[in-house]
Amino acid sequence: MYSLLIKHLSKHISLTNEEIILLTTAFRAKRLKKKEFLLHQGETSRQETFVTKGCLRAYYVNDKGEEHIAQFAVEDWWIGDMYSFLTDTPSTLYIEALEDCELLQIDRPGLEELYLKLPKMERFFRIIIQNAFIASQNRVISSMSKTADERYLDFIRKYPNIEQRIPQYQVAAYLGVTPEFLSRIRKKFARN
Amino acid sequence: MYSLLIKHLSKHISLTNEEIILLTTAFRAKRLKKKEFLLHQGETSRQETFVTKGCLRAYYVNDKGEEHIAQFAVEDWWIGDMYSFLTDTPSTLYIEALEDCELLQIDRPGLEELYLKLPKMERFFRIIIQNAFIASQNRVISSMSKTADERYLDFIRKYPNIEQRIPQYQVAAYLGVTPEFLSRIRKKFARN
DNA sequence: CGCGACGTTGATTTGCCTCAACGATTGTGG
DNA sequence: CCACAATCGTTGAGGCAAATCAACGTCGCG
Repeated sequence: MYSLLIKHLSKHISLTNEEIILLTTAFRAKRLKKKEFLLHQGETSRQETFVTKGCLRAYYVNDKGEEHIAQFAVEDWWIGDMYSFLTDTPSTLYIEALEDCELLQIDRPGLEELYLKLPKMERFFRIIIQNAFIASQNRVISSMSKTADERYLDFIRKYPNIEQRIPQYQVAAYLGVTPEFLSRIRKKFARN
Repeated sequence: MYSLLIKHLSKHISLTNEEIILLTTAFRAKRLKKKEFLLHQGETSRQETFVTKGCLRAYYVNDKGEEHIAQFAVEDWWIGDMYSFLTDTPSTLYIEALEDCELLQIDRPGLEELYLKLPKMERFFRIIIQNAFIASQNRVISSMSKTADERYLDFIRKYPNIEQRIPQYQVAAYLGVTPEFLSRIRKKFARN
């Protein structure tokens, strides 16, 4: 389980054997069955989570009861409510397993300790968050300036393998359209 | 000019006098007149920019010629195209001064040198980018799950002072609606 | 088998856009 | 300092993309 995390970290920073040992003690393994929750709206998020197996979604339920998906995560991705985690406030998100999952988690004290013992982890998380920020900004632009058709094509281009793993109405909730409308979009493209 | 930057940095990390001197040599001052550009679409962004005076916008022009505003920045904010800056690729954004501006800029070599000499800057930028990421994620959720009315109210609540400084059609471009439609929204709320 | 979850299809409605016209304000050159 | 243009906001009429509501088909599974 830890080898994927180490491989992931090594893409951005170099690690000695001692540092690898330090890391594996900082993260705790956790399993989650399909439909179980990692986090409920209203709870404070105590961990940041790295996915070694499976698939999850982070979603938001507004006051009309509509679900909107902030993020999917599969192997080699991070998931969590960073705002809740960092500010120690109740989360606005639910995080749910869409498949049986294997996860590695670190809590706030563990992370602060890691930053102290291994300052290069500051660099690592800066890079990870930079990438997340860039992706999020692209999504803002694309949700404003593109039609649902274009956003759907972007989605399957960007996550070619995810579409087979998750129900269509959740793709719709990610794209910000109704399931009915996504169905019509797919039908239109299927004719070509 | 530099005092605002130092004050800004000191909110997140502590600095000695020597470190302050190091910082002031790393950043270069720049002035920009209203309607001048900090960056054009297609150029590679060579600097990250801190605003000490004035107001700017970062916007994207899609293939239909529509402008969409990714970000406004006023005093005490950062602005730039982080993706272009970090990956050394042509920017998809324009950045334009909406008022006469005073700026402090750092380029890529300067930043890497700063990270080496002053590792706590890794921490600082991690925190800054974290906040930017959280704000961006909120915007994704809000652009999907809220009506234009609600997004407008969010905007004036979040940036109460900015609305007086920028033309209304640019607020519209930020919210993702037409100027005409924003005018109708405002009219509706003015009646109450 | 029968039930619930999921996807599809059709009819209707609505939020927002488009286009066009028209004041109000700002700015600028003669 | 005025005249004219440009910029910006407002209003109306009509149109379209996507939502809503309702019905129905299909599949997996207890």
